[in-house]
Amino acid sequence: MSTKTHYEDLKQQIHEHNYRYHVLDAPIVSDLEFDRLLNELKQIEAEHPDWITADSPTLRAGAKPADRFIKVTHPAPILSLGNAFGADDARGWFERVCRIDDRVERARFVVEPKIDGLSVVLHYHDGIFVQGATRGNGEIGEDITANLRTVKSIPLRIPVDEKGPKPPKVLVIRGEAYMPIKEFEKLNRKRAEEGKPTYLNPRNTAAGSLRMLDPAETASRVLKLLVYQIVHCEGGKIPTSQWELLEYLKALGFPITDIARRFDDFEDAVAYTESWDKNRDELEYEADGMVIKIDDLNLAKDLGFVGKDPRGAIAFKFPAREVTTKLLDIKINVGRTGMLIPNAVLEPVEIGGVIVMRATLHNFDYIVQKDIRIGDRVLVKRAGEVIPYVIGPVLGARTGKEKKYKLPTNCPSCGQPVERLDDEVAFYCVNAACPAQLVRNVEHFVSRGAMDIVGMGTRIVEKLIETGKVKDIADIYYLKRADILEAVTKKERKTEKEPPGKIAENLLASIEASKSRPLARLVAALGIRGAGEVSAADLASHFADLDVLSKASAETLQQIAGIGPSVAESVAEWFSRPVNKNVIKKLKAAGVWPQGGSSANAKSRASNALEGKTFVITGTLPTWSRDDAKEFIESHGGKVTDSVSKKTSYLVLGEAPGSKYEKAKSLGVKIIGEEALKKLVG
DNA sequence: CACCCTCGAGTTCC
DNA sequence: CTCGAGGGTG
Repeated sequence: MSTKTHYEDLKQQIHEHNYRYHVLDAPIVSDLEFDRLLNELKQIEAEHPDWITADSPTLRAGAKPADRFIKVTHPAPILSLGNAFGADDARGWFERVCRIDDRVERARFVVEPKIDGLSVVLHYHDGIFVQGATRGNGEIGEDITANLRTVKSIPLRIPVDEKGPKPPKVLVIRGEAYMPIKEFEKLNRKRAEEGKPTYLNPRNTAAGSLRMLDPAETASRVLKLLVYQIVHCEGGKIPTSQWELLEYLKALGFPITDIARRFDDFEDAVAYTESWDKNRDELEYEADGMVIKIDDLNLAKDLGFVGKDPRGAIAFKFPAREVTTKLLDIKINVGRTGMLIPNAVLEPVEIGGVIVMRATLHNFDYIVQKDIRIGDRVLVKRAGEVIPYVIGPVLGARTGKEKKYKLPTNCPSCGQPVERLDDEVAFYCVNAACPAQLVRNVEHFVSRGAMDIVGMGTRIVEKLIETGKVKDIADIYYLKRADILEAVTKKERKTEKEPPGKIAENLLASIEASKSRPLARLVAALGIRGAGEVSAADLASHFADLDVLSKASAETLQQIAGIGPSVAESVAEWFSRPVNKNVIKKLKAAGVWPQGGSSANAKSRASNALEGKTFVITGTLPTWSRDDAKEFIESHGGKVTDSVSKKTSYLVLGEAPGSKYEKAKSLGVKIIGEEALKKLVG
């Protein structure tokens, strides 16, 4: 075999392996073997540079950087689609097109995903990929051929399989380039680690990646592509139905979506579309909707246009999960530790079915890093579909009127100067008498994980503090019926169902009941910085009561496993303060005096079946609450933590899990349900 | 010292 | 759920 024939053969082999790997997702050779073939090809090309053609796989690595992108005119307009919001809107479209042409009533429909990516136009001459462009304004785009060559799922030569159909002389197709969500997250994690600014979303990142002047940079990003339309064709015949067109493109070796379906009935198409609204998380890309197309392309063409949108298809949009809105103001919340947290006040906007007006900004560095300014249009997302947060400003929407945010110098509640500890991100109000802190402190004290005093919500706490009946947490145990009645009648009540007297009685009863909480709970309830639920339990198991604990030095405390220098210092410092000493005295006098020590803390174990195993619970379990499951696991010697890691033994999976499920899958953590958990014990 | 894991703190809406 | 920091380990 001559070297030239061998070279061509090698090229074909690489194209096929590449196709199997990136398009079919079913490789037949190892990565190592593939690299060997590619290296051999490179060597031959080094000796015979004149043999290299536009379809050489070696060109995927990225060519020389360009100065700018050249404008190209598309052979036919690259159109956008009309939108439908919801099923009724889609039915409205169907009825309208039926009235224009009664053939639509008997038409078939193809449903495909609408990927939130970047539209690209690919040109093939005699089966060779010769040019790729952005959509641009629909008529003129930019030539990004070198960058698109680095996208592995774009075939450089068609048909990829020699047995495939012979393509027309000139074939121009349209597809959507995107960055898989996983890759986007990976990239952002890496950038965050390197201290670089993170990207807003996969769409922007994909667009940015394809418009980078250095193709080698683009090559380092994982981008994918799905094709769905033939824009232009010369010297050949192409299918006249969308369904067959997809099949045809697939046969040529192009990546096409695997969730497209054809329906005889429009209602079935709508139902299928709606099913993906619920399941969109299963897709590896962001989908902003589904496209419903009339299968018969000639019929679709005959229907013409409304404005610039062709009538033959409609984009069925999912409710947005990511939305832009105006940042009206930045307010500051004071936490119980005095920590100041910036909070975005937003122009009300709907995200995933709820109206969002507030969103956390995490910390002040976040505002500076992302250069978020008051008056900016900002991108807002509900994290894990629940908690809204500001991803960043939309820089293109700046008018110049936005105001830079000034870091706070004084506490918004008490006006005292704020402090920022060395190397710490957070700002603190260090005023021990700060009223906002007291409210938060009391709230924490009565919360479920702490003393668990039911019937003491924010409003009552605020009123009790306002009326001066509660000046510290110990005052709770000195409250009289009249004090509570006063607070209850002062606060605006939403429901008039329960008489104030009854509320007061219930509250007094739950205050009384809280006196029997174990020492660990009481220590956690005190709200010492660094001593949360877990550390408090560690401390409680080593000391008989608060008196003994309060006398322990930082050095002694550090001996306890899990307690380091910083927490030890913080605990010792808390107990040394006269105000706190007084609180302890008052608690003791009121009879809030649980006993600790190792024996008191060691709960009776049902078994040791789960000894040494770590569990993470996510989602809603069928019969147990999270606390039930936690108690069950702990009573059998197991440990429950909050975040999935390599050390996690089992993920206990419930209904509607969050990101933990994904993480557990990627780390290969065993996943079980409530039933399986019970069976583990036997 | 660099890494991984764990813990704490604060958070939105219904 | 998120981020930051503390604690422990190789």
